[in-house]
Amino acid sequence: MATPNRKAGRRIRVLLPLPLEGAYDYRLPLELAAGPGSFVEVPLGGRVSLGVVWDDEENPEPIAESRLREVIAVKPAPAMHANLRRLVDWVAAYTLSPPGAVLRMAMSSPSALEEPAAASGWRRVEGAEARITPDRGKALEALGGHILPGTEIARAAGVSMGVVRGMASVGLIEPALMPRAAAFPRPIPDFAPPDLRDEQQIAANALREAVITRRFGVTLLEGVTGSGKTEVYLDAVAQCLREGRQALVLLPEIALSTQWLSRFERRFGAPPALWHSELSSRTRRVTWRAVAEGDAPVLVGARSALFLPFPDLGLIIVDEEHETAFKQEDGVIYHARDMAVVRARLEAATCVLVSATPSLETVTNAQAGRYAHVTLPNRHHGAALPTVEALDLRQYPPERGRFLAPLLIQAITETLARGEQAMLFLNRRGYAPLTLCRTCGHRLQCPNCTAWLVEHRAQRRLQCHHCGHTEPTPLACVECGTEHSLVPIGPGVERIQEEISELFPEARRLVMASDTIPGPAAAAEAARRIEDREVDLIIGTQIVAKGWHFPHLTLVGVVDADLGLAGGDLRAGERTMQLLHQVAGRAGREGSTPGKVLLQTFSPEHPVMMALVADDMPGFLKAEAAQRAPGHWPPFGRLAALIVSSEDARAAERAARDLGLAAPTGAGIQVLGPAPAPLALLRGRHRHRLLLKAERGIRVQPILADWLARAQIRREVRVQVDVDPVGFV
DNA sequence: CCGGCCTGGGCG
DNA sequence: GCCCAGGCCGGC
Repeated sequence: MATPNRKAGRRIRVLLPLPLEGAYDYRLPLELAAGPGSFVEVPLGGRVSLGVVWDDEENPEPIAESRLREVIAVKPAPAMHANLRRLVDWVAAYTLSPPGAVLRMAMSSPSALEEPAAASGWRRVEGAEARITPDRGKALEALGGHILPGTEIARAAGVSMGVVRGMASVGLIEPALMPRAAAFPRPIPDFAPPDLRDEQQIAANALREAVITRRFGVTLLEGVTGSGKTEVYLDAVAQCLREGRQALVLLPEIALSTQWLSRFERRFGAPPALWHSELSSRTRRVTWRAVAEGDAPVLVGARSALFLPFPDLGLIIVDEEHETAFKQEDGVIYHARDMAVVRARLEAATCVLVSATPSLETVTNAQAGRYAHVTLPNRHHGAALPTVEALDLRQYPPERGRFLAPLLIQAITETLARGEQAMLFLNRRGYAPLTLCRTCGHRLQCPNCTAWLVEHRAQRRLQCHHCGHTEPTPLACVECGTEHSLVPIGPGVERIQEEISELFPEARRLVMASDTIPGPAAAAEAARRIEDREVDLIIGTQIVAKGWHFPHLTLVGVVDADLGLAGGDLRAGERTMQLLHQVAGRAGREGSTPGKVLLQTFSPEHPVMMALVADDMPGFLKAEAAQRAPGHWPPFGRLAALIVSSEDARAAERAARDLGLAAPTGAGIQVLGPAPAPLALLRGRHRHRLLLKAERGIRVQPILADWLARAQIRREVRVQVDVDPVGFV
């Protein structure tokens, strides 16, 4: 029905935040001004969608002129920079995700695109002629020469809103827009810089130099636990602020980082902007906008912060770079550490990867000279690194039905007697990881997953830690009906807490697990209680391994150091090493008393235990590298996993088999599988895995794209592509 | 015979 | 992501 003369305007490409193959063509009417990066509203089917004007590349299959629809509006928001558009394209190509799915991560706050409403207030009209009652006089005095909201005037003058409204109607005051307050105060680079030790100063200078160049570069900042890495990289943040550029700090668990945040505020006199999934929609909107307008000089966030619209990003810090929390496991599957390096390159920014236990990937890059490498080999305040001992459970077993060996109990007794704190680490929530029937041998399993149900005794429930299924703990066996026959097998932190309460009834205990420390407030309170010595014994899961600083903690007991080594995961040893090293690093952080770490293990001769005891991480990584290199395992080759899943077991199996038959062949590549995934059933979906292994230098993306195109996959079957998988889940 | 739900394709 | 068309089952 459209008349031909209305069809004026040029053709543009718009990327929509939807899992579509590419950008769509639209016509930009003459009366609208938009260029690459502009946020626009466009019609899509019967709806209106928000999108971003993408770059003027040739559309491989241009759409007929007659099918073009018109851009409805251009949003009054800062355009998405070319750097961020290139990041979206890059991540999409690398992860084999639709670019629109990646764009969605960069548009996580669509409401931020509206023109921020300037708050309105009232201003005095000079020389207005109207009767000034006593109330009106008070109100005018309160207002003075300012612009204030009506409610504020009434409150300050102690009069009713009726008085204010009356003044407006007689022309004593007039509406005015208030200047928009800066959402985030500027951190001050020289607010309270700490005295850096010599080795810290040398490291800080290296990072400063890197920031000043305003060129892309990656530095590995490696320092033992308690060496003051944070102070060093905050110095780089300060330099970035002096340069007038923005800084981004990625933390693996932002909800547990209250100690970090207060440290930042003490150092810079202002808090950083925050970005994580639990932000309210309002805070999200304000933060997104402030980042886009350059009003958030420093932002601290979870991995999703990588896709925020920084106009001039000068520095990206990835703290605890070895953490697997940086790997996004659903939707667009990406590793935030690796994408941080990519973004830094696109922004001509410095990237700093920070860890006491860097990943073999990063160490290899540093050794090859691709990354600069600065180290902090010593602890603060002359504190010594803790001594680590393996406690051989075959030789010194716990009492029957107990989990703590007498030597560990003795060490706790001595620590408490000295008035110091002790920590027990067990990376397992709940009371017992397995419940079985003594009579018939039945094991209580999750109906949706290949996993045992974990008893949570405090709630009297069984829980699946993979899908969230929970049910009341049954009194009788669900299989044979025998009562009082179900027995807990193995310990979780709750059970260790119970054992501790029997052994040390006087000791004040605190259990730290994701279910007892649900958020930042709880984390802050737990940290305060420990720092203020309201707690003698901490029993915790991996959340105690994070960067806490507990000055009075001198003993760490690892209840089951072998946990995590089982299974065929390529990185099981490396990850266990990193986790246990981090936990061990909580001990003896204050100069006066050296820390002690006891590892309960059945295999003290395992390379992980040997390396921890000898404090020989370089040796361990060297041995790992020697094992992985010949078979071209990462980082000496590439992996990509295909996870085939379906609610229908046979459909999943058939699709996996078909993919196996269509597997690519060629020099330097190898396909392993299909095989049932380690979690063969997860959230009700049956899963199979295939693994593509390629020698270094072979690009896996074209191989994967070709492979998937050749295999016919029905929609009920989902195939997830995971380039550079980190866990064999 | 109609209407429900499910599935898969298209949306520019 | 969501809408809609088209196919198969249930209801009186």
